[in-house]
Amino acid sequence: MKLEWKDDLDLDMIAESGQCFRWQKTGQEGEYRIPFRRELLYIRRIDDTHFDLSCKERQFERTWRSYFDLGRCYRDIRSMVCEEEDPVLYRAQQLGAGIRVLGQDPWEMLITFIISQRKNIPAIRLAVEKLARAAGDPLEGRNGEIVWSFPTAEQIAGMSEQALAEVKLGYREKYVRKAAEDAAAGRICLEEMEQMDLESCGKALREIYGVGRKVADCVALFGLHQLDAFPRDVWINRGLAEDYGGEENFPYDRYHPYNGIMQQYLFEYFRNRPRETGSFH
DNA sequence: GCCCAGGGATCTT
DNA sequence: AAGATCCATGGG
Repeated sequence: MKLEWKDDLDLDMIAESGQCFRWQKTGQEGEYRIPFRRELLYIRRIDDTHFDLSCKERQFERTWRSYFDLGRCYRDIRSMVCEEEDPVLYRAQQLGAGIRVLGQDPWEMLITFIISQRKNIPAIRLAVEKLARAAGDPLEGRNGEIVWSFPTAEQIAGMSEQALAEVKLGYREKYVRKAAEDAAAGRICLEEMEQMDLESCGKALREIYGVGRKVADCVALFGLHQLDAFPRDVWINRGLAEDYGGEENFPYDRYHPYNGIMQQYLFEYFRNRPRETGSFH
């Protein structure tokens, strides 16, 4: 189907934004292949105001409209930032215009961000892909290509010790194993967390073994669509220290309830700007 | 609150 | 080739 869309939606920026790790470029101009639950979408921009999607209208309405958070105007949210008041974020949102916070699967986000600790983005991609191949189901894409679905809690819990060890998750393996067992047994219920406010679901998430403040905020933001969650990773902490004199000085109240969207602009900005190498003083 | 191990891939030198 | 770092956390 053809989608007319005039608000922010830059596929390359989203793919690089560190919220999704399984988008793949297909080789066709600007096109991405996106696995979500048991579906696959091929999407590319046609022109300034149009996109081509491999799904039918009905499937778009049922699944992909919310996946891309198309019920919200990101230009309006960006316009909350005042150039004089907050020049750093103002610049960040200018450069990051096109980013959206996706509505991804909570379980996939939980496991992905448990895996993400002390890894860089290419390494996270590799580990998630290995896990999907080891325990997911094959989905048939275009031209008969196979993409592996993200494994369910039951599928991960059912993996042999050897099979899980081959994914080479290191010390995170025990976290992933326990989360899968607890979710399969109903001791972790992400569906319940979808009904909670940020404080409650943040607390519930941090009770999961291997989930601290950072991972909880990522799952809340990217998996439970809590747009006020503000994950602090090394890039954000470094940037807030340099430009705001510390993370405590960021004007969170000013951007409530969209601090998580602002975090995405800052993450992109801090991560892509040139770094001091320390090789000369 | 502070400190450090834990594993492997990637980035830097 | 080797060392540092990586979207952190749990436990001491």
